Amino acid sequence: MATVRTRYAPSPTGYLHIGGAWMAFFNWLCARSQRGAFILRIEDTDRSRSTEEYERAILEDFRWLGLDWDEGPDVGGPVGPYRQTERGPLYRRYARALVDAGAAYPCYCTPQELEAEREAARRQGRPYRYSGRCRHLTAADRARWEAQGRQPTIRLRVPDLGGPIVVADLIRGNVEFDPAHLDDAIIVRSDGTPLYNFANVVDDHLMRISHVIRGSEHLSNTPVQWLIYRALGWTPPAFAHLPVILGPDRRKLSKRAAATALRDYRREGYLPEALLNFFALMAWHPDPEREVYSLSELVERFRLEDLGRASPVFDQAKLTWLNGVYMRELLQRNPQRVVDVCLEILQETGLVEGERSPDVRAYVARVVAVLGDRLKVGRDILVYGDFFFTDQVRYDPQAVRQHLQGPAVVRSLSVLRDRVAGVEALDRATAESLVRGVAAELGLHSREVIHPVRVALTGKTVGPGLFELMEVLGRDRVVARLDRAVAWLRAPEAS
RNA sequence: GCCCCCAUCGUCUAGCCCGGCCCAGGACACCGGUCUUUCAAGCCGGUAACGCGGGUUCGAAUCCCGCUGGGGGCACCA
Repeated sequence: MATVRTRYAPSPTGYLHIGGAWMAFFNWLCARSQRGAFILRIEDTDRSRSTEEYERAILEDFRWLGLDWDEGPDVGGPVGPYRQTERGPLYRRYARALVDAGAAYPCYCTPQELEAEREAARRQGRPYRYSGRCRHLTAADRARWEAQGRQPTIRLRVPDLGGPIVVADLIRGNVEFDPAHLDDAIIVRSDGTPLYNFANVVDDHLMRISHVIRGSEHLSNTPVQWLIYRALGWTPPAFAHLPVILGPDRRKLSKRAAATALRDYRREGYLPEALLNFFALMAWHPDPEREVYSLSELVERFRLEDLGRASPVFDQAKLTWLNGVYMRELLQRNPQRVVDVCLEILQETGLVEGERSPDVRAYVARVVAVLGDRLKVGRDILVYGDFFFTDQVRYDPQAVRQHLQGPAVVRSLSVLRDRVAGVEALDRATAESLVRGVAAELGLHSREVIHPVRVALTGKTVGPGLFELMEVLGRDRVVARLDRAVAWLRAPEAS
């Protein structure tokens, strides 16, 4: 049995896109489920947009996600190099073979001339097609152009096949294309660098890729590639064109409609394992009665044929829910991971500065423990617990209106302040008896004290249990914040 | 405009290939209830879909045709 080899071939023109990560994941799953190889190839032939920095970032994003590769630009491999800009000689060799065989030809039209043709077509409202001017140039014609100093591109000559091109797609079946609709595509730029359709075919073949799993936006490229395989006498790999992930606006996921870079999700405090699990729920669903799977289960259950054809809409609410499932489980099994995720966010927002000392970690761990199930994504530590990390508590106006109104409030806060100041240490049991004691004393229902105190201490109406939160804050900070709240209530403008 | 793809609850999907077990199952979201000092989580319950029109058939979400709708592609980008 031939070895399964899949690849993901990002072009380093930006950070790893969420859709790209999803696509790469299915390639990875396909390889891992068949004990095959997963290859990373950098498609950087567009020199004007590619950067080394993005290449590094993409590799880093993959590492964070937890997808490993067997061959790639950093680790090398038997069929390298794995960066297209380093494969120039290979492309030149096969381009020449194509030209020699008459399957391709040099084209001397300039970008400006082609653009003018396109523009003319647009004006006349007819579809643009290459004029074919250079299709039948004689040696003399060529010499004349060359003498003028024109550097030719190389175009694929679409042959007369006398029938449709049939692309056998593993998830879409046979898709037919009429070659009459195909243009002689440029496969090599005038500067000698290859274009996507060509480099892709050469690389996939030379790298012995068995399954090309990619987005359906490439489906219409496939007949051109198919012609190149044919002209070179190569057997095309198996194709599987997955649907494209749509944004909430039902268009191809774009920056405008949602966060698109994988690292945006990392920055929000999503977990890689939750993301991968979520990926498996788009255009797939191993078991419709279940949502949560371990990675190894996904590898075990993966079957290319089970993938769907319809474009899924990226549902961030469901991702967040799933992340919450993982966070809760992690809280039990490995709370330090949750601490790490939260620390990353706290440091980025400047609420925690400097080294991640054991003390800092211990403190964050206490906060995390107290926040518990409220942490669905790392960023929730800010939503529910920013006050643990700053004394600059901002009172939510809504909360003030609801709970800091009326004369009883100042009184209960003041009384509580003195009681708290009087204790040795403020553990949660002490906090509770103090708060309830004050309520009873003043003839108030306990919630009539609890709510104002919460707002005074945290600025919010939402968050962890009051007594636990007081314990973490500690006596001195509680006293200081009660003081500040009382002062502010007496003269709101001053503060 | 041309080419190609797709079509089940608001969203992700199961069922479709091999018609009856489906007056369509699960999950997220939403709504209600419960627990409770708030929120979150949990638990219980609810609303909600086979795009439309023709066939075929005793019977169609499932097969066929048309329509409509949505998406992708039409670069010296990938």
